[in-house]
Amino acid sequence: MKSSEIDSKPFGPPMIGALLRVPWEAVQAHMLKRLHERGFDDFDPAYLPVVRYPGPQGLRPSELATRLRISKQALNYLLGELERLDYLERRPDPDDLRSKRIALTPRGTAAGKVIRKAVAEIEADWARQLGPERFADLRTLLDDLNQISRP
Amino acid sequence: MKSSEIDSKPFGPPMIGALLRVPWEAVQAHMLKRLHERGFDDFDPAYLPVVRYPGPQGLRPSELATRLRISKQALNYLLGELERLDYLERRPDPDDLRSKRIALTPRGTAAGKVIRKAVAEIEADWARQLGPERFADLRTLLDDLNQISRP
DNA sequence: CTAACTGGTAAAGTCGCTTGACTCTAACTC
DNA sequence: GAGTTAGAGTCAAGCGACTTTACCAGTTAG
Repeated sequence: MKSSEIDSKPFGPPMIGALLRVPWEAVQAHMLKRLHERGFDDFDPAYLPVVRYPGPQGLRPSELATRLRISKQALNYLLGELERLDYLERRPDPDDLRSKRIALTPRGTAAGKVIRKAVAEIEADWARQLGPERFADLRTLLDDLNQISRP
Repeated sequence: MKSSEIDSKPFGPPMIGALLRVPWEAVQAHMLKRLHERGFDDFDPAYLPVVRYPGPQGLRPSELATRLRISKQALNYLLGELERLDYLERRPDPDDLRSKRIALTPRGTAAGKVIRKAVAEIEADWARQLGPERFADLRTLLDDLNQISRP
């Protein structure tokens, strides 16, 4: 479901949704590009939500499934893939024998670093092109917007 | 408990990607909510890209598929659903007997209006909560960001 | 005229997810 | 305690949304 150019303005200003989506997709694309360049070429776009802020470290699968708003079976499928590719492990929780805890492997931690670095690169680029103070404004505005539109 | 390493945060403060994504998802959620309230409860999230600005009116399926960056078969599947649900029709193109043209039905046009209204509502709400001039700043900044991160 | 190309579709297979049923464990009753 | 209820995780079947492959009808180029 990727589109990029369709929301231009045939009449009226571009809608706010498109203005948010395009840069967001640019961030994602850059993260994936860097991952693939740095030896994580088996990292599928579908895994990004699992690894995204604040990361799955220490969480139980059910908690993460709830946070991501997907079924626990769907998450379990993704976790199986990520475990198979050595990004993380599911370890038994010593405090609750029903539960497991997600633990990043060294490879998963390394991938996380690449992702954060990629984001930092994007932010630096935007800050350079907008100017540092306008970029700071943008972040503040987006922060407020996140408070407003909290689900 | 022995969860001292669990509490360690592998990720820093929210990254710009998340700040863009959350409000964008809020826009989409509001569009779908309004659609479902207004009698378009058979409207699936997957159809949104097809109907998005400036809409598919008059386009050939291949053109639209190219714009949406999906295969023409995938689009054709979506068009089949949308035609079945009376949102649009595929009419033969008189100028090219191989081709078809997408035409919105009255129901499809009505759904488009609901979507545009929903976006206007969200924008009004954000403008109210941020203040009109800060919202204008936000739009300007996002506009620039879209120029920068154009693929 | 033929050959290459383009637009659209159908058929079959794939993948990621959902639904539903199950097991195991924990916690809450009586 | 025993019995019940609830939660975590997993397996299996199935389905929806694709992709891949193949194809025909119509168009353009040589």
